[in-house]
Amino acid sequence: MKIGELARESGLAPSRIRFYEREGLIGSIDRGLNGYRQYSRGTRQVLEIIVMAQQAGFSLDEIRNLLPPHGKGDWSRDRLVAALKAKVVEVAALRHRLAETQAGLEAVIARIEATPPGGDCFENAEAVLAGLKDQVKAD
Amino acid sequence: MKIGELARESGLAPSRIRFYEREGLIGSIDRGLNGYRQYSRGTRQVLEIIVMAQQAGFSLDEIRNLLPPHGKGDWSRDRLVAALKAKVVEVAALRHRLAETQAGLEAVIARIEATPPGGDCFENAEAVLAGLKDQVKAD
DNA sequence: CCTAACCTTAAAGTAAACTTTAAGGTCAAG
DNA sequence: CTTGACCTTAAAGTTTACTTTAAGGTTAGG
Repeated sequence: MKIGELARESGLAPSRIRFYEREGLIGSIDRGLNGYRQYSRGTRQVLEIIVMAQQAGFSLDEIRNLLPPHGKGDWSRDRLVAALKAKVVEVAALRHRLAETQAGLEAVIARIEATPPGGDCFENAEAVLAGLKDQVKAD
Repeated sequence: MKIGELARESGLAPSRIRFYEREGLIGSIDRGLNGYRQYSRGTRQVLEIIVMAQQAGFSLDEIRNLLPPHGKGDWSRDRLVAALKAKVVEVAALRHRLAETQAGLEAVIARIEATPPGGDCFENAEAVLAGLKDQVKAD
């Protein structure tokens, strides 16, 4: 499979795949006699892992350290699990913050909508600020 | 309050505060006769809002649009409420996605931990992929 | 009065994660 | 045997969100 096909299948631009290779996220692969890269099906799975991990908030640097050394499949289960668990904690914290953000926004909306239509802008501003401030404190 | 004091209180570098001003996230403020910026207490609150929104995953561009036009107090109640409501929808969507990310990560962890310690690396890889794939579909 | 710690600006630098460009080699079809 | 769609490389460009630098003005303390 050449890079164009892998790109179509994975949905990543060829430049991005070459970039990941330069960055050491995927191993240097076989080349045809013409110098073209020849990928195995496994590479597509590695790309999927990379994209997933990114969506979960891992940087390429983190992913590089998570992925097994290209030499051989020593995926060090414990390190992988530990990293994943740490990420769950991060995601949970972010979710908690977002819940507060949403509650704060909704409180602010309720407050604005409760003020009489003729209310002055400055008062609205104060209300917004107060609401957002509460939210910040809850953080 | 000069920029250094605001920086200490908000925990942001002065350069960052000036940067936000250049970028239109905080309005151009009063200057002393010497040209020094003079901040009011409200600015600190705005900075807190910005940091909070960033932590919630908003880009500076999004934050700029969420924040009121600092030109003058014509934050037209209706437009403000509409913007806030739109933001609530966005936050809710983001929360939903994060919940799925977390569930996906936890599923992957469970799967890895369920495999026998002597399990072969390729099987682990497969399990990881299966878990991550489920996550993608749920996304 | 001098020094250190402030403040000002514009412009350049940084890091991450890519993409685009330039210049060229390869290959299947007509 | 040429055209167009591929592939190759190195290097430069892009975006976001800042920080750092350079060159200088201001102010409080001893």
